[in-house]
Amino acid sequence: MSEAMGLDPADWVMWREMTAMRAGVDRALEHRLQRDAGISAADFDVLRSLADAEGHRLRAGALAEALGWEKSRISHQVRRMADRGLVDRQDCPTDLRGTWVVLSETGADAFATASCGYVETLERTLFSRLDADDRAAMRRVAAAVTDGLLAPDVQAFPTR
Amino acid sequence: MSEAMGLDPADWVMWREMTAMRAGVDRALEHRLQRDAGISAADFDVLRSLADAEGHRLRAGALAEALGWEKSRISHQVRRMADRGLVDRQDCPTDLRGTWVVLSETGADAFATASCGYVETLERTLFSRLDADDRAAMRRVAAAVTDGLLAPDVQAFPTR
DNA sequence: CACAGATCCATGACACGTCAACAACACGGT
DNA sequence: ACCGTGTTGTTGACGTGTCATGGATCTGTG
Repeated sequence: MSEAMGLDPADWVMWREMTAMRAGVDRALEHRLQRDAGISAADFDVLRSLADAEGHRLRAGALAEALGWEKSRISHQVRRMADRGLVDRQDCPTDLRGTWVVLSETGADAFATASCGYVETLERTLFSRLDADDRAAMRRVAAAVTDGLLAPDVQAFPTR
Repeated sequence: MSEAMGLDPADWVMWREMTAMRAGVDRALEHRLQRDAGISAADFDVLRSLADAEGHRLRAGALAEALGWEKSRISHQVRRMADRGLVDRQDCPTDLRGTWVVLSETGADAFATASCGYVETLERTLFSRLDADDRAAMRRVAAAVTDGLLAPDVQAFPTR
């Protein structure tokens, strides 16, 4: 596989290293959040979005867009978080289809508790390992790739 | 959140961009594999490991180590793949606890079908966006971070 | 006003990953 | 041979993500 299919072996190694990096950092964050505040990374992302939002509340659709998630994922996630008291759900008065997702006091506490360890873990596993040049390069790479993702999956051939 | 907790805003942006990059590339790969060969990224990783292995077979533990997965994950994954005929399971004669995971003909076919689109998607979404400097920087970053991951979660303070 | 299509979200079924517990086996020393 | 310990892999429970589907509501057009 490495040398087959016209892919530069060095690129292949790079891809595996990228995968390992992301897996490691994600795992560290997950464990830390779980231990500090008993929440998952997905929980934390939702709490952060709500904490950043005006009035600590977002429409479900806006939340989905902010996180780049599917709407059904938001729905499941918010239901589970509401069951645990991390968020509240309120019907939207102006659009009866809509739902407001509101940060609860419990959720705000959990977020405050978790944030510190989250940043610390990120600092320890990621940033502390990178100098200014590394960071600049990393941002260049990430920006270039995400830009390209807007052009969707053309030229794909269905084999079955 | 962005400016709070002593994290450089630029670092924060970098982290979000990294997350978006990985999510986008992963998503593109998943969809492509599903469409081309009806398999998931996890399936593909297993098939690739087996295809690379001597005799197209690996012990479950070796597979777990090669992929950096938990043993139970391997067990579940292999069971599902065996149900679909992508791999075969054989008892190990020399160590009766052990299990050989063997690439089946169906699995080899699926891997061959999938590989091309996989590499092509990776090329399109990732490598085509990066010049030689970017790739070198990316490898430097990934290596530095994964190195740091070996030192486990010290200095963590339980907040609850 | 009536209706067709779009939008917003919820739900159920299914695949997946993690954790804790467990069973079977290997291997060392005595 | 025996016993304790570590290894190998499986299983079940649980939380999670995706997909397909459906119900409710809004909006624009005739």
